[in-house]
Amino acid sequence: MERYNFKDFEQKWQNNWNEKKLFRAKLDKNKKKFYCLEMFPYPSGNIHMGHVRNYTIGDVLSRYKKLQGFNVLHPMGWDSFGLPAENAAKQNNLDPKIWTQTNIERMKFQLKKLGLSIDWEREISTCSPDYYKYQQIFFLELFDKGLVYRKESYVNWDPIDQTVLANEQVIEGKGWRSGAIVERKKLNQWFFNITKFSQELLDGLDKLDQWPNKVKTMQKNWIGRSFGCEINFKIEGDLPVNEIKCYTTRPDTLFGFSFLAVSPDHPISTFYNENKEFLKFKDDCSKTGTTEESIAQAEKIGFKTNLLAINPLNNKKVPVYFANFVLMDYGFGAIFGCPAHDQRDLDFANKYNLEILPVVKPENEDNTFKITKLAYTGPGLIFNSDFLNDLKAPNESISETIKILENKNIGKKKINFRLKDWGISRQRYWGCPIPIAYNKQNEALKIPLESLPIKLPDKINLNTTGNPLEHAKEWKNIKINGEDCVMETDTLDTFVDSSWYFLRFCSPKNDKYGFSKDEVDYWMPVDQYIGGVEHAILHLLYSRFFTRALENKNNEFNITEPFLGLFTQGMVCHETYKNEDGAWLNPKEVESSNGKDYFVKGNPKKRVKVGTSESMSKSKKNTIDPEEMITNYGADAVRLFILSDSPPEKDVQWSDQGMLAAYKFIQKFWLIHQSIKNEIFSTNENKMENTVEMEFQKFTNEIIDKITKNLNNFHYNVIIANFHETYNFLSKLKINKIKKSILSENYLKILTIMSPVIPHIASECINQIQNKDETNWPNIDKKFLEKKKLQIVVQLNGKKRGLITCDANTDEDQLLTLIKSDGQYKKFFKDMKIIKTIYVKDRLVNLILK
RNA sequence: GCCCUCGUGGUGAAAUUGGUAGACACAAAGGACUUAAAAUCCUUGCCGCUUGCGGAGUGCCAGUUCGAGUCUGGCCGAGGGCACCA
Repeated sequence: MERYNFKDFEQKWQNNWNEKKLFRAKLDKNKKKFYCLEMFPYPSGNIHMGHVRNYTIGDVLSRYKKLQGFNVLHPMGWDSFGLPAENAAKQNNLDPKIWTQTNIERMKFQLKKLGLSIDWEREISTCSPDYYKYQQIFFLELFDKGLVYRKESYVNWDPIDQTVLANEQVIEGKGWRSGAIVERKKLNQWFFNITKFSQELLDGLDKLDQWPNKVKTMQKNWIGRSFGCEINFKIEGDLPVNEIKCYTTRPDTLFGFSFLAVSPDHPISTFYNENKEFLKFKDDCSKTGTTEESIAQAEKIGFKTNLLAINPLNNKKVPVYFANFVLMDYGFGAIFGCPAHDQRDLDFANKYNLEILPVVKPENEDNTFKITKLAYTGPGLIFNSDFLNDLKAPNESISETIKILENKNIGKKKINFRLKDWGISRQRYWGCPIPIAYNKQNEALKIPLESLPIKLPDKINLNTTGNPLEHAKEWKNIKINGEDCVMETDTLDTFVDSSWYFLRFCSPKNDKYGFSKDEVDYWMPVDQYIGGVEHAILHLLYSRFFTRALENKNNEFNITEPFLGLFTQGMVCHETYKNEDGAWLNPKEVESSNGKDYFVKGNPKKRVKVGTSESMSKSKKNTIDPEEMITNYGADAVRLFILSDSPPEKDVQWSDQGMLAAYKFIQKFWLIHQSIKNEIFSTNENKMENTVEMEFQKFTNEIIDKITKNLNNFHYNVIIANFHETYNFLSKLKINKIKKSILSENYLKILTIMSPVIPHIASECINQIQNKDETNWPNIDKKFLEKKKLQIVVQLNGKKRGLITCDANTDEDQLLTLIKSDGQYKKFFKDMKIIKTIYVKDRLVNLILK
């Protein structure tokens, strides 16, 4: 028998789908649509196993929905702006455009080999002016809506390279390339006013019932809504400062107020610009470590002013400090210190010998309750607080105190968000130019629509200090309404590019606007979005914001949530290997004879240390090249393996044995297909056996039922198990005892339900049996799901004692008689009485004996 | 520190509503076929009594229930997110 030649067949079917334009999506209002989208890749050079997993999951879903009769939109594009292209171009003296284009072609070739059901006619690339033109239009729309603004903000500045660094380019406080200590520098930058939508973005989460809870809580925490109160404290002292505003979530602890602390960047710090001691203090503040954790655990330090803050409730005067732990960009950059009930305030008070007055006591404590090292943040009763005494903290006391403060005009209720506005300026060449120019008065002017797109200049020298666009003199000079202006040289954060690409896929060729109303109305929202959990916060939140920002004040567009369903897949992992010198080794460079001891390939004396299994990464060299796997085993086998073993939301472990097993499955299946095909087309007449026919039809309908359910729930690993069950069943089936029409009809159903996962071999097998192209997802014939004979569990006192075979719908009494007459239970009934019977229909009987 | 998720054989895992724990696969061991190897097929979770049967068993401790991997409370462990957010 001939082996399955996957190379020929996979090529044959990919050509066939391509020629028939099978995956071209066309707007058809009479058909129900399904928009399946996977996160588009960054064109880094080659696809990796993470892409294979992501796009296989999406492809299985798309093909399944298509078979179910949906009008499926399944597009692909390229997130092609960004730093790696600029760096690679710098290193190799290339044009980023050429580098990117070469990578795209290479990766497109690789993706096509996987046999994905993608409508390639809708391909988009964010670095193309055909794409970013509309992004510039959107930017100006948002500008008009007041959702874009400019303000001074800090950046990471590399003093040697004279360039702005992204956070991930700062390694242990130093520039990744120069190694220089990174400075904070203030620059004028553009922002999207995402905080305007804080509440909406939070509320919207509740409606996203097809999103993982994990992602929703992450977004919730990121938005970080808190309920509290702003309080205006009167100030006395040697400066022209009359009051300082603070934000607090615990106004009920106001009687425990013992200091007021402001951020070193607080506006009142301008009075200390000449004060050497203050400047030294500010310097000390910035010296604490760079990791988030070390910042959080840094020692609390303060700088005492000569100001006094007055407690509005009892007119007590307390000192005012600058403190390193107060953040300028949350609340008002000033806090009221209540050491007894806040750990940070307590640490600070202990260090500077400030009063610690407890005002909340746990229910079981009396008025002698004291605080020393550990702040009390739990519930209890208010005390030491005059007219607030005996209120229940926190629920009753907070709302009651806010009422009193509001009545006295001292403070008012306020809701705060942790979310900050989105800084979108990047001082880089390889990004979307911001369509703004500045006149002589340095006013920001919009570039007129007819001048869009503002294209990136070609053939630019990248080996400059700072942003290469700064040096593009010709490009920078522009006339707006006859006025000489200078272009904005910042480009947009690449997260902006990916915040609306799902809209562009609906109308990729529209040259009037970013999308057309008709098409967006039909295709949006995305029914299923699939991608890595690493985008759980930023990309998804930005996309949700951008969609809302477009919807804002726009009657033509009324979508607020772009992604109806979200699925976050796990990573692809592999063991890591190191040689004796501690250098990483690729799996290809490693060998083992027994699966325990590893050594360098071809050199059994050089031992290899096996490390933990980690997400595949170039730096650890634990990568497997998808293209090579497709060449060796075929796309179907790779698709089969990447879905097997682990549920798609969890990390999956790459294993060579697993890959091989998937390959063997394809080969085994081909053999059994040959015998079934031969039987179907044979002319010899055999004796039919009704029971075999029944058994086959029962199995077919059961497996359709199982696979359909598993597809709907993303239990793709179980589907692979179902395939093995199917193979095991077919290999034992007496196919020559089945009527040919029943055999081919049911076998075709089986091939159809397998086709989303292994489309090439399934198409070939289907094609060998029937000669038409259209196949639909098979319906289940319910009569084959009904069981005639049942095995019912017999439990005695809740413990399984055996199984009993009976007809369906046997009633309790009949069952009891059957059990009593069965010899194997006799010993249990000895000297016992049945005092209770629990009967779960068609499933189990539990007899309680005494 | 706060928030979230998850703990099932040697391994990856499966198990509608609480109702036969371990489907399916990988690995290992034993066996069949073979002159031999490869390939293929069969058997095997643990403990006890050599069969048949009995017992324990889903991180640990308790609870609810006729019945708990599944529900509740507490503890332990692993992973992830946020991080001085007042």
